[in-house]
Amino acid sequence: MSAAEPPRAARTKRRTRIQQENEEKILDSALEAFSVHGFKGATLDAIAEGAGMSKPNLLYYFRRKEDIHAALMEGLLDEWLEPLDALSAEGDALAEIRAYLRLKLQMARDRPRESRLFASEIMSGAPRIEAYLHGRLKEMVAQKVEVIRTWIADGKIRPVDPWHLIFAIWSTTQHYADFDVQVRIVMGVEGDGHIDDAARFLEELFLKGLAPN
Amino acid sequence: MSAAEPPRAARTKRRTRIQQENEEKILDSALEAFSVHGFKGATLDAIAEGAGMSKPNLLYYFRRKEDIHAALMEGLLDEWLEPLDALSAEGDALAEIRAYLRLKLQMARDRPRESRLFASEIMSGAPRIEAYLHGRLKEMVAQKVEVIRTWIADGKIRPVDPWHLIFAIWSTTQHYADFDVQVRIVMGVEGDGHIDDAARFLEELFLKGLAPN
DNA sequence: CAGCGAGTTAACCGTCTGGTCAAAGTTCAC
DNA sequence: GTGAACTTTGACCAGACGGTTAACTCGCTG
Repeated sequence: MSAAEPPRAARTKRRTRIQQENEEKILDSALEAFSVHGFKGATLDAIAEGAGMSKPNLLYYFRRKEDIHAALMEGLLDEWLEPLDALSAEGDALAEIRAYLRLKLQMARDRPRESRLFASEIMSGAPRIEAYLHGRLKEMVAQKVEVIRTWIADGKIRPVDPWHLIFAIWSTTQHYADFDVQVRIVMGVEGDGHIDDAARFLEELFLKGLAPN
Repeated sequence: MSAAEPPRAARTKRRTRIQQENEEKILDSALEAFSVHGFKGATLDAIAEGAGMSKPNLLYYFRRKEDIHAALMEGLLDEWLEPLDALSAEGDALAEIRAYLRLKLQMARDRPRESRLFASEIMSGAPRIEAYLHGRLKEMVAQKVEVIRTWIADGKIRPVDPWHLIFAIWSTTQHYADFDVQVRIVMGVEGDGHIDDAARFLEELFLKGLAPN
């Protein structure tokens, strides 16, 4: 008979060992491809080759290019927002911000491809994650804006625009993932040591910049 | 006879009115395409359509896809670095930084496509502008790092890592171009007004963050 | 160790893609 | 107003692209 219906169809539970392994290989290869060339620029052939399998075999696990991208995003988005979620109104404002900076910087160092995947999607107009941006992301940011407003009201930090504070943290930290090539070339560095310097700089900038008079 | 040799060949001088107009249309359309889909993801068909001409006609002005991208980059790179070039050791440190922030933010607002084109190129590993990064860019940044060191030595600003100060300015300002979609969705805004708020926030963050004790 | 479903593949399809070519149309200086 | 240079186009090409099909092989369970 013909091949069984593709695994991703109904069940969310991984059914076999092989399936789990292959989906992992595919997603890893796709992450590489999408993060470098974007959705349009990445090809199934390249993803299949990177995953060490034939294109029809890849398409046995994910019926369409879009499905691979969606699976990648699904696995990434919530995880990407986790550090922000940790920002708590109860904690010490400056300490919370310092912790957030550190977490985001760690992620930029350890998972630059994920950061670039996200950036690439946003830069192309976010056609595939619009709903997420309008939903969970917007919601959570709005919530954290309130947290920051509380801190301001309590005199814990200088009265600044909370939205732009969040953007500033995002941009400065993600820069070390998204613009890694440029940072390395301009600084002439190779390892990861410059990230620690970045952490020190950013902590000082934000803590001094936000500390109340 | 057959078509004359393509115009871009030897002469740099624009020869005809039509040529100038068409090259402009092509570069504008290509800027749109490349900045959204990246080099690989953008297609000549789409660029030609955006420029209002047939693909062979487009290829009469630029023989290869690469040439269009190169022309775009050539026109962009130096201009993109101009604001940094303006940073002068003679000026007042904090005022110079404020002016730089404003300029970069203006560029993010007025020319977001250029910013995304550059970002997209970097994120894909900068294969087409590596030489520039290793050359003029690295050189100029090194020079400005020295300027910042002078300011620090003179006690004009707090002793911070100059490299990361530059990156922080780049990232925070370019964020409003590259992540425009996300910023708008999250904030729920439509016009350009939020950029002024960003300017106020960033000026305060950097000026308070860098001011000596 | 048989058999069934999971996994894999060669061959293929229509479309898109970057690019070529020769011929036709247009512009402009003389 | 004419001719040479400039511009535009339709037809075309080879290879890449996303995706399908049918038949094959493998791996696991009874």
